[in-house]
Amino acid sequence: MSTPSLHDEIVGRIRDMIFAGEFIGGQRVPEKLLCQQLSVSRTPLREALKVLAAEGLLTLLPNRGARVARMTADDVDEMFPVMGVLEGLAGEIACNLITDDQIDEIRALHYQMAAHHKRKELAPYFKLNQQIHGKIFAATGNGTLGSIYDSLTGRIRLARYRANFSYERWDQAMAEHEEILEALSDRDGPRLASVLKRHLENTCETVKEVIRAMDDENVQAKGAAGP
Amino acid sequence: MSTPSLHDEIVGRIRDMIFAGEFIGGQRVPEKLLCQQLSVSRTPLREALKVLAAEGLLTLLPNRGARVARMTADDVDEMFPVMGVLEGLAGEIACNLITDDQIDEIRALHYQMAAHHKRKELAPYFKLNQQIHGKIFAATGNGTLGSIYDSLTGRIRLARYRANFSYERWDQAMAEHEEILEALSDRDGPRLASVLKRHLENTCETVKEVIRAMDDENVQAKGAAGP
DNA sequence: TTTCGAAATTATGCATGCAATTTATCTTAA
DNA sequence: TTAAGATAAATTGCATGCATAATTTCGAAA
Repeated sequence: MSTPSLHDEIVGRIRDMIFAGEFIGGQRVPEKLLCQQLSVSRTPLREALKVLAAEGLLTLLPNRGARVARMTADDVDEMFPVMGVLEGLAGEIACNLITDDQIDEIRALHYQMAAHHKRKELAPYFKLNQQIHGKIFAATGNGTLGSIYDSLTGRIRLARYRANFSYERWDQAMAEHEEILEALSDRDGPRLASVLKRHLENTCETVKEVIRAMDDENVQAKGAAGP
Repeated sequence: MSTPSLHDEIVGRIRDMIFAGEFIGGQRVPEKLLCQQLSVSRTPLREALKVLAAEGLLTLLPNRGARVARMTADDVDEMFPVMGVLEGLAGEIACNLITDDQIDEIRALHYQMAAHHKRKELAPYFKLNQQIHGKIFAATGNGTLGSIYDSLTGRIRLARYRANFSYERWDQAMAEHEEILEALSDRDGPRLASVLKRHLENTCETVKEVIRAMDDENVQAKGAAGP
């Protein structure tokens, strides 16, 4: 059963490329180039682009190609309260349902992450961070909740990898993660929801700083080109 | 400015067809038929199908065509808490931001809806119901919140139009809407969140009943064909 | 040298065609 | 008559081609 269906695979590969920061900066992504890189024809590629646009990762301008979606600080401000209630919900459900084994798994990831934090290794830190949040959502057993959260996280991630990034915020985030693990171990739903929200606020502020930094760069690069 | 881009239009039209209950029952939807009905070629149509599948309205089986997504009672159970926190959030934000004019608009829709309820006119009732909830989300000024909610509502709506539907639940829903309007007029965020949640619970129960009824029908129709 | 405009190039949107898989039909045997 | 297999029809997936819109390049004038 199942031929893996080419366009689905393409969706995944392009998504990974976007997350890896391949074509950031809102620049145009020519179909032909992608076709060559992925060794596929334009038809399945274009289908994949449509899907990624529906996911909010790409912006499709009619007759003018695809660009990586441009996140603004306002977008983040919109996403923040939504992610807040989703994380709060996930935290509460997870505290009710999570097994000891699952907590142990998260604890293991947490200590790995702490090690990377200590060594200031940003990329693996982010990866583990994301895995931990993913495990919390997985523990809810609610796939709908998880996939909505993933979609929002994906859009946020567009900005995240561009560092320019204050170390004190990072330390704060790490401290919050300690508290997340505690609340989870104690299965203290309200406390988990509260610290997740605080943590998210920190994350969003960081992302907004990154966005502003990127915008400043762009303005500098382009000059003040009037209409 | 802008050619409206054919595939986008197709997405909209197919979405409307799905909501209108055109090809329900999980039956296969041949591309050729849709091409003829919409007078378009297969390429933009297939792009539209991919998008609708990403939205969760269609299920695409490789080499086996598209079907309207099949909602299960479990799916609704997953969606319920998510929609709950989203509505709660929307209610709180709306109470802080909504203008008197916006409340008046909702009040007008509400009375129209009440009239249709009295006359037991289901379809226009649903339409106004949906508009009211939409206005509440619009009042938040948070487009992200609104579109996530819309997407979930759209999936729920797949089941909704199949009536088989208890009148007492309907009366209850109408009573809840009275309270929604009151809480909104008083700008009482917590109360609004609470009644919205109760209302949603009612809605979801109704939907689940409909789903079960549909499943029973299908079982009857197909017979108990064991493997 | 700079700026405006037109031709040439390139990219996108859509239609069509072909191979592969699936579904329906027909044949044949129990 | 039913069941299983083989063949035919239809449908899906992908590649390619053509028309249209956008971008770049080139040239001319200020």
